[in-house]
Amino acid sequence: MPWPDDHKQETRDRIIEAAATAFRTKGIDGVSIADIMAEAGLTHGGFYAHFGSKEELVGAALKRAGSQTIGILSKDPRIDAVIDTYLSAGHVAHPERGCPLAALGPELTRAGDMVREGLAAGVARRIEFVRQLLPEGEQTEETATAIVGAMLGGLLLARLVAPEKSAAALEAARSLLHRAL
Amino acid sequence: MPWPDDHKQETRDRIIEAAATAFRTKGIDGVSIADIMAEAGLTHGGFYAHFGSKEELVGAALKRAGSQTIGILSKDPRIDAVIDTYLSAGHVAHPERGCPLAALGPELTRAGDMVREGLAAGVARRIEFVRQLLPEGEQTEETATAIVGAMLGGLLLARLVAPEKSAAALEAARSLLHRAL
DNA sequence: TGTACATCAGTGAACGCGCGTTCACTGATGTAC
DNA sequence: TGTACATCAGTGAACGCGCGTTCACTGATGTAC
Repeated sequence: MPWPDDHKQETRDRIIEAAATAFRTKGIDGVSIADIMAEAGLTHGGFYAHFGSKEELVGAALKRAGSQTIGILSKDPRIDAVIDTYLSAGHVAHPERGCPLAALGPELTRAGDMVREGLAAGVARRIEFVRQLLPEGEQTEETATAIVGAMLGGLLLARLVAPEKSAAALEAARSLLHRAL
Repeated sequence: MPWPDDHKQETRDRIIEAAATAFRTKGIDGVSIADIMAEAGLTHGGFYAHFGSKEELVGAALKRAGSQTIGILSKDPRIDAVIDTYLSAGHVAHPERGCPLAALGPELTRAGDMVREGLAAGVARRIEFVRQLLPEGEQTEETATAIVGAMLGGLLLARLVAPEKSAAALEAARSLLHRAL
C-alpha cells in the first residue's frame, strides 16, 4: 500500500478528537467541518474521505466523549469519588473535556436516528458503570439511573446559575447524592 | 395614533410566543427568524421593528417559557405534586411547552451576556419557587437548588435514554426526590 | 358626515456571509523491476 | 541500488442553499377639518 496501514486511521482519530472537543465547547451547530478539519491540521475537502456526513462525525465524537468521561471517572472508582469528580468546579469550567450529555444533551435529542441510537447506548453504559459502583445489594438499575440523572442535572444547573452561585449549586447536588446513598 | 395602542404590543407578544415554542422544539439554531415570523402570521422583514436581534428574541422567549413552566407547576403547588408534574411522561413528550432549561440548557450556556443574565434570573426564580414549597424549617436555598437540579437532570435523562426506558428513568428520579424530602 | 392626510406596522427584495457537500486534481508514499 | 509507476490521502475551488439583517416601499388605520 502507498501509505502506512494505520495512517488513515490515525487521521480519522485526530478528526474525531478535534470534533469531540469542539462540539462540547461550541455546540454542534456552532462548529463547522472546516473548523474541525483545521483543528486536526487538515483542509475541509478531505472530510468526506473519512465520514459520510457531519452527523456521522457527531455520532463518533459523542461515543468518544462518552468513553473519555467514563475514563476520567474511573480513576477513582468509588461511588462517592465519582460523584465528587463529576460535580466539581473543574467539570463546570471545562465542558470541552467533560460529560457530553451535559454539554450537548438537548441538541442530541433532536439529532438523527444514528446519533440517537449511539446516544442511548452511551447513556446505558454510563448507568451500568455507576450501578457497579453501588454497595452490594443495592446495585439496581433504578438507583444508578437516579444518580446519573441527579449528577447530570446538578452539573448543568451549576453552569446555568449566576457564576457566583455555581459552587453552591454543586455542593447542593453533592450533598443530596451523598445522603441518598 | 394610526393604530390601536396595544396593536404592536400584541404582535410582539405573538412573536415571543411562537419563538418560545419553536426554540424549545428545534433549538435556537434550528429555527430561523423567518420561521418564527411565519408562525406568528407575519413576514420576516418586520422582525426588526420589534427586536434588535435574534438574541434579544431568545432572551424574551426564554423568560416567557420560564414563566409558563412555573405557571404550569403552580397549578398544584405542593412539592410532591410539582416533582411528579415535572417528571411526567407528558413533559418528556412535549419540550415545546415545557422547561426551557431542559430543552435548551447547554445552548443557553453559550449565548451572549444578555441571555445569560436573564437565564440566571429565571433559574433563581425557579429555585425560589421550589424553596417556598418545602416543609417549614427546611426551606433552604441549598435544598431547593438540589431538588431543581435533580428534576432537571431526571427529565433530560428521560429524554436521552432509549424510549422504552424513559418511564423507568422518570420513576427513578421521582423516587430519589420523594425519598430526599 | 365625509374626505384628505400623517403615521407607522408590516412587506418583500436584496445584501453579504458561512455552511455542508462535491469533485477534479496534486503530490507523498511503498512497490515492482 | 535506483527509477518508473500505481495508489490514494489530502487539497482547494466551486456548488446551491439558508441564514440574519437592512431598507425602500405599501397600505391600513385614527385624526383633523
